[in-house]
Formats: sequence, C-alpha cells, structure tokens
Amino acid sequence: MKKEVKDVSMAVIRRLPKYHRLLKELMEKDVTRISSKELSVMIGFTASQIRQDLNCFGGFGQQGYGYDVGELYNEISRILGLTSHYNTIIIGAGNLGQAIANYPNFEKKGFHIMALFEKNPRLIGLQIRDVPVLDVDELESYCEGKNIEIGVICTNKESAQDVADVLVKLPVKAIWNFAPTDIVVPDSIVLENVHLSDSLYIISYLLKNKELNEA
Amino acid sequence: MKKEVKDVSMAVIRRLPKYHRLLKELMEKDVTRISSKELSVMIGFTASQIRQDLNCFGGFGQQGYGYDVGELYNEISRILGLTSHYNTIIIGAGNLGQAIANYPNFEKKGFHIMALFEKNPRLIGLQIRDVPVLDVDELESYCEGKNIEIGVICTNKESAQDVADVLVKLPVKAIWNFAPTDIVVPDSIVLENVHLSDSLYIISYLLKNKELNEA
DNA sequence: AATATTTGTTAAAAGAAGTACAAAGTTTTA
DNA sequence: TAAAACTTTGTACTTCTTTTAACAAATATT
Repeated sequence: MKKEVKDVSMAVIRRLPKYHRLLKELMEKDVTRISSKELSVMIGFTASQIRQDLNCFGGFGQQGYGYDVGELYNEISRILGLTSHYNTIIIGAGNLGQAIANYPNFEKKGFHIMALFEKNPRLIGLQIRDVPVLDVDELESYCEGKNIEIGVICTNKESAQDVADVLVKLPVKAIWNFAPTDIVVPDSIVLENVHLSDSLYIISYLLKNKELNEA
Repeated sequence: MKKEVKDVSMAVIRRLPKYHRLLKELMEKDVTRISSKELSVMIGFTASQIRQDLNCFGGFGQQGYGYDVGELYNEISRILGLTSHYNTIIIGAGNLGQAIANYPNFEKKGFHIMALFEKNPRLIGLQIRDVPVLDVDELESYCEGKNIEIGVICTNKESAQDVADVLVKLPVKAIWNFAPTDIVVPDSIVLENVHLSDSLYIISYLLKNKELNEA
C-alpha cells in the first residue's frame, strides 16, 4: 500500500487544490521551476509547511533547485484523481445547476456531465452546452447500466434528501450537495455538503467584529 | 471589550453556521430544549466540543436542563451578525450571480441585494426578483453615496481582480469572491475566496483512495 | 429529600504547524 | 574542469493549537 493511501491528514488534503491552482497559474506564466520559499510568498503558507505537505506524497523536489512546476502539477493532479474519468449527473437545472454544468474546466478534469434532471417542465428539453435537461422522473431508468459515479444535487432544501436517497440506490459513488441542508447517506458513499451561505455568515461575523474592535 | 471580540479561534467560528443551521431545523420541528449530548448525535461533533464552542461566547446553557433552542439560535444569529443589515451588490449576472440573487434566505438574514452588474448586453435590463441588472460601466456612479458594504464577484476568472480593484476603491467593506482564482485585496477588507471546485477535487481524491484501499 | 442530568471548566491528549539543520544538489569562480 | 560557495530539500524536533476527557457545581426530575 502506497504512502498516500494512509496517514495523510485531511488538513493536508484540503490544501492540495490550492497548490494545484497556483501551479496551473505558474505554468501559464511559463515558470518552470519554483522553490518552497517562492511558493510560500504566493500562497501564504510557510515554506516548511509546503515542503511537509508535498512530502506526504513523495519527494518531488531537488535540493538546491526546488520543484519542477510541470512535474509537480502533474503529480498533484494525479494525487487528486484528476487524471481519471467520472460520469456525472446534476439534479436540479436551475441557475445553480446550470452554472455548474457550464463550469469551464470540469469536463477537462474528467468530470463528464451526462445529463441534468429537473421537475420544472419549462426547463425540461433544454440543452446546456451539449448536455440535455431531462425529466427527473427518468432519473433511475436513464442511469441504468451507465455507471454514474458522481451525483450533484442542486435542488431546493425540501427535495434534497429524497434525491439523495434515489442516488444512493442507483448507486452513485459520491454526492456533491449544494442544497442548503446537510443530507445523510451511508458511509460507503463519499459526500461533500457545500454550504454557500457559510462563508457569507463568516464575512458577516468578521465585519461585525472588525467594527467592534475598531470602536 | 467583550469576550467574543478576541481569542476565539477561526476553527470555532467556522463551526457556528452549522450550529445555526441545526438549531433552525430544531425550531421548525418545535423542539424547545436540547442537550449538548443530543446535539452531538445530530451534528457529529463531540458534546464536549459543542459545550466548549458555545462557551467561547457565554454560558447559554443550564445544568441539568441543557440549552433553550430558540435562545441559542438567537444568540448565534447575533454572534454571526445576522441581525444587522448589509447593502450588497453582485457583479456578474450569469447563472451563478442569478443563483445567488435568488437565494431565498439572504434577504431575510439582512443581506439586501441592491443591484447586479453585467457587461453582457443581453442580460442588462433584466430583473432578478425585484433586483435590476445594470451595466457594469455604471458600477462606480451607482454606488456613490449608497454605502455598499458587501460586493459579490460572480465574473469569470479574467475579470475578477479588476472588479475587485474597483470594489476596493468604492470602497466596500467585504468581498465574497466566486471567480475561480484567488483575488488579492488590502488587509482592511474582509475577503472570502470561495472555490467550488475544491470540494469536487476532494471528492475525486476520496473516490480514488477508497478504491485503492478496497483493492 | 434523594437521584439523575447536564453544564462550564480545568486538565490531558492528540494533532498541526513552525524551526532548525544535515545532506544533497546547483551554480559560480578560478 | 574542479573546487568553493550557495541554495534548497527532506526530516527530526519543538512549539502551538485544537480536541477530548473528566469532574465539581448547579439545576431538574422523581
């Protein structure tokens, strides 16, 4: 069993997308090498933390030189599983569902959106890019035999758990939930509950306390 | 200076929205009292952590009884600053900008969306609920004297930093950024960079490692 | 009045981040 | 080309932060 499979803390994992993003930007600027110290300035973590994070997955750097940007980007892509292909469906074709279906890089990263599902008849039949919006009643029959791996929930709060229950039965391997409620699924299914409002509430907290501190 | 102004770690703060959400659900179910132990089962933190978190802001509970759900909900609302009013604008009226403008509870929580701004002429002139979509060229003149507190960036990656620079000059007090890049603003401005793809990449990581572990 | 419950808080344990430096490589200089 | 000087990683160790455990004190319930 490889090092990366065990004993890497979630704190480290959750920093990987930021490394990935920054390395992409460096590549676009044709930067080919970078030291942990330089990266530190750009990313806002200490150089030590960067070295320690990367070392959880292997020694990608070289003493006296630093890291090869392209190589490190590829390694992190591989660690994050962005070199695989995932059949994906979106339930809820409102603004948020459409926004996600239109997200430019998801297809490139292997998240292949096969269909959106919707109950509002006005939206059924639309195409978002090349992706059809189907009737949510067809969800189970459509998915039969298609090996759907990821289900994205973009419904309202009320429907979210019901949709999740259907997805669990299909079954999907992972659920990405944007409905403003914590859905519950068996442990065998990977789940990320995203709460957009959480970060807005944090902004509110910080604003309030900034004012109090300044007063 | 009150306790809550200093020395409360971000780890605690970032859990507050989850308490807030759960207490709301309890209220809707007409639950009037709850112990840290019961809350623990629902929320997935230890009872000890819940008691310690809440105690950062004051002793809201009572021995032998627990917490009054309504009172605790109000306290957390107050701590998060959700009893204040914030003038808010959204830049970018694409699907994501519209999704946020339509988010049902933001108005109720005091985030009053005054206008959306857009450069695409097809969208300019629309109304999202009662909120007008204006030309982004009018952004500065519109905001003059209106005391805009929060700016929400829903543009593409390329425009995000330019928009942020304009918002800084207005000035706004806080920026909520959904463009898939980390924007940079002076320390005096509260900033939350939200990266939707981060949680998808984590899903990808977890899927990959689940398969490796099972194999 | 006796028993049971549950908080607030202190203390201990676990986890994450920062410091320091030997080892290994790169770059410069002669 | 070879040696000296410089750079930078990987990692052991230390410090700091966060979480969990434990329990006295206070209240509720029987």
